[in-house]
Amino acid sequence: MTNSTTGHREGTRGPARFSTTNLRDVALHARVSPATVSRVISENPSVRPETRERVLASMAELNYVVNGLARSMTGRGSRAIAFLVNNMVGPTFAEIATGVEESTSASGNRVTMLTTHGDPDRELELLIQMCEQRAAAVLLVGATPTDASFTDRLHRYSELLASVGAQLVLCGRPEDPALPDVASVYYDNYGGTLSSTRHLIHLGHRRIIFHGAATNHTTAEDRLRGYRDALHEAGIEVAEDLIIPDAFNVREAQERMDNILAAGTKFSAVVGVRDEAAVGAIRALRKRGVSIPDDVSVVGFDDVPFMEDLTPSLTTVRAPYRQIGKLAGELAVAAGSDLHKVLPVELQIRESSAEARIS
Amino acid sequence: MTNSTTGHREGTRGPARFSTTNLRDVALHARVSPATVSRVISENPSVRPETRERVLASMAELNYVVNGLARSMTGRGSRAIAFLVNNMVGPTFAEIATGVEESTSASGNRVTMLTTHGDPDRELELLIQMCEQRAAAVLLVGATPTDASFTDRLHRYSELLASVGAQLVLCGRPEDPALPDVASVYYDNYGGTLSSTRHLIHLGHRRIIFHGAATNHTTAEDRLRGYRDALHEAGIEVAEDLIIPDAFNVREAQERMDNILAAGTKFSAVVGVRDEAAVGAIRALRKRGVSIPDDVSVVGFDDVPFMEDLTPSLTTVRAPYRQIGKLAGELAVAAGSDLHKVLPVELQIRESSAEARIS
DNA sequence: TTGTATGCGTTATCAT
DNA sequence: ATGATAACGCATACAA
Repeated sequence: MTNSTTGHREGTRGPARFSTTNLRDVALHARVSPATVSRVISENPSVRPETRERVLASMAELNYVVNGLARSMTGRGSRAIAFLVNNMVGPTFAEIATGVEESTSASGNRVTMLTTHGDPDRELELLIQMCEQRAAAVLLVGATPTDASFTDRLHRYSELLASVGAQLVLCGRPEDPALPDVASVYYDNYGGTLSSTRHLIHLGHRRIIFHGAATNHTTAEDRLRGYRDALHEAGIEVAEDLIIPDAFNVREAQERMDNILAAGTKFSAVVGVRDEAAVGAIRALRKRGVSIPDDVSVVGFDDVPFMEDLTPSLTTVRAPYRQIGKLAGELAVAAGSDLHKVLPVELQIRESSAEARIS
Repeated sequence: MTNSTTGHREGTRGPARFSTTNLRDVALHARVSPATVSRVISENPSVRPETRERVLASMAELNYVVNGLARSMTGRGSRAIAFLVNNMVGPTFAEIATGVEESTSASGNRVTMLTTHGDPDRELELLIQMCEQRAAAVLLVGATPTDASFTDRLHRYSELLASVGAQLVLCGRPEDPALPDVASVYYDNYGGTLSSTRHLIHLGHRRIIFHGAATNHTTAEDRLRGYRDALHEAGIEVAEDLIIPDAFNVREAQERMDNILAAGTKFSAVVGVRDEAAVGAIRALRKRGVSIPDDVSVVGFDDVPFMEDLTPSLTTVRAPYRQIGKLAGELAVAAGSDLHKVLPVELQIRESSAEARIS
């Protein structure tokens, strides 16, 4: 525990040594050369058992712990996998993280969690930091802006990472056509709302609200597109006043829906861009005495925990977040031949969606 | 980008160099000494502006990125904070992680997420790995076993971490009397069920089920203790047949409650050890046509998202998970004078608990 | 089987 | 203001 400076420090130049015991200390204590200690650590068979025992004893006695950073410098160490996310909130995040950990921990990699809080400057800063740490890969997790400046940023990130041999993986974001070498794992957001909206149309609904539209994120854009196309193919005109923006979280969604009801807008169904949007809508509807699904049908997206415990249970789209993380992790540690994956989603039909009343 | 081996490699001994450009490459390119480049990087003022410009230009041209691992070897680099958790599931985990990130990222620390899956061997393995990485601190997050072997393990961990100068922080776990030097951030599990059970008693309930008892985790133990004491102080005898084990997740809790109902056990209220236990109970009760709260009152613990959106909304105990993480992070980067904190919880009274029927 | 020497990329010290 | 050099802790090629 105590670290008697072991006297092998002649000059005063260079950095001061750490207070931890190092390989040389062990070597001196076991009266062997540092190389032999190294061999014992790396389980090199060409060490006499007797010698190994003595070294192991010294290691134990001195509380020796290999310095992984020094080891990494020789290219031998384990590397980090950076998990860059806007915020660590929501169950989807935890699911993706679990998947990543699942596929990367086996190979001795560590997952470093970093939050950008939606700040591009911070994002770049963290990315550089992980380059400095010589991360094996950086995962950009979750929906990201679709503006041109993001592609520019991505281009810059890609170059930066390439210069230190790190893999860039987009996780929950589609392939960027301009950057085909950047790996990506996406899921079928478009198909999700396509099928949930089709489901509502099939039940006889015609005036369907899209709750939580946003034009600056891939996820929201694709989900809106699915909604639009479902209406189109059924020959229903898309009423722009039924496409409601700014309803991302529960509170916002509730407020927006309250305004819609106050304005007297007519509709018989709601497609929430996320479950949170659907729940917010339900809160507002219920407060006004609107019955679900008798008066209005509601569907969500994500199938976060407890959606089936609502009354009525929420019809929603389940995305394989765990699997997404797992695949992203696999691409991170060993990018294969196909760098781009898109996973299917599945409509979970429950009680919150029912046949439209004959109006 | 391409890395022409820069000729300064005379012997063939030692490790091969990385393919990344290093400080020496920059020095050669800018025709200065490595020391000068280092000075530019560390923004040492004693560099002629003209020289600095030349160096910066070379750095940009060669795509130079400092090697954080090498820097760490001199004691200058940022360190990691290990976040060891059983599983990255549940909203509580995300909240705690957010708090940790909040308080540690400012000082340039990175949070490394590691999952033990409840395996002690794996836990030790990961702990050693983080010692090797010279982590600044290791956070043991979430409820942990209360058996004696755990204290032994903790003792071992503590020694191991001390030998590399890392701080050990228990997060969501009480101080271990045998190890007062190990930092801890806990919250009032005991007080939570004490007040929720008192609340039920105050409403006239006498036969109250504790759903999800476990005797091997601090969290579960303390919550059960709060329940017991609330009954004691009200002069109500604790009926052991109302203390139901093995109802940790929703499915288990539902099955257990179903058995209880099938057996015809009489009770008018349920204290869930977690919200999941409460929700499982509600599912089973509802399937049998039992009305909540008219026939049976139900309370939970944690206040995970959407508990207020259930019908009826769930009475539960809110714990400040975010704050717990934040404090744990603070203890991790700079352990202050008081190493042990216990945060209060707050009862959220909603619709799932109501007056007992006169029986 | 073991020891010696050297290099990984950076920073700090001393000398100029 | 800049350069030469030694250290941080470990791993490996080569010699013995």
